[in-house]
Amino acid sequence: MREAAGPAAGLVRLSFLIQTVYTECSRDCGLTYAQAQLLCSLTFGPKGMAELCGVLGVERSSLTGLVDRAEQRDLVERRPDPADRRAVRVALTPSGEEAIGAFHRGITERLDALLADLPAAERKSFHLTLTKLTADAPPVFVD
Amino acid sequence: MREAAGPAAGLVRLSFLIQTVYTECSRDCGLTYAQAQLLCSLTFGPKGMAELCGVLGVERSSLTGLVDRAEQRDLVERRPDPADRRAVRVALTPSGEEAIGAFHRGITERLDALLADLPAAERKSFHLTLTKLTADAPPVFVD
DNA sequence: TATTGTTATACTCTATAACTATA
DNA sequence: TATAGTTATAGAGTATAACAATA
Repeated sequence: MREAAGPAAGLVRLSFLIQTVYTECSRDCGLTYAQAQLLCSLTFGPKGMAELCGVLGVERSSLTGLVDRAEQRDLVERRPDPADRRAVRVALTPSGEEAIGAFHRGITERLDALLADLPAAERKSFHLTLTKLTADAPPVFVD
Repeated sequence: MREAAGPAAGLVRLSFLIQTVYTECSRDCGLTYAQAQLLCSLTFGPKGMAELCGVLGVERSSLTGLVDRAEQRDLVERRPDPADRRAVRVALTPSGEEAIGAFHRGITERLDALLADLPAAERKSFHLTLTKLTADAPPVFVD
């Protein structure tokens, strides 16, 4: 227990801050947190269930339910995989693209605002470090 | 859609990275994510339910269940508030202190390791920016 | 045999609304 | 009346284990 928070505590607290913004932006767009993640992962094209499990870090059975509910809300659709009759391709519907577009714009705006108070040089070096640290992270969010 | 991720995307991806580490460390200590948050919030002493709601960002009814389950696992206990017969004080049990201590050590170690690859100067300035950005964040994690 | 995905089941977490008890 | 907390209910998210269909 020190006066100032250490680097690890800073990371955790920043993370909670981002999660809060993420959750709020999701709700503003009529999405749950998990749905926003799912839709983000599909921004660049359809993916198979197994691949999505890896990106999102959930079990297959969990993903089945997640995709079920997103499909009921017309956010995504399951398509057959022409190359493998066992597999399905999960794709954004037009509604889903619209929702995730609005979400992406909203959260980008709010997070940019969070950084706006920093001096330009500090913001730049912070961004540089962020890029290094997240080099290997799954592409759950890209712009 | 650019070649490199912008600052907002960097923040989101870092956040997912931290959340993953947080969740894994929780499980290693026999805690759920929400339980680890709850116990962290009690590190510096007992708190009332209403105060905890503010820190954790959940509704009272949600907190009732969260505390119920943590109490069943002997992680926390409800104590009467001598100053207000309506209120309860939620406090860590010895088990809870032990669990959150182990969690705290584990996650600090893993996050410090994440930063260990950075040059010392960069690590220091990154930490400085983190501190600025999280100045107003609720004290869900401190060291 | 291995992989893809689903089903069955159980538990955690969350919110809204209605409620009790005390201030 | 307002505040502290609980109960009832419903839905989302998650995991484990067992399963079906295809590779």
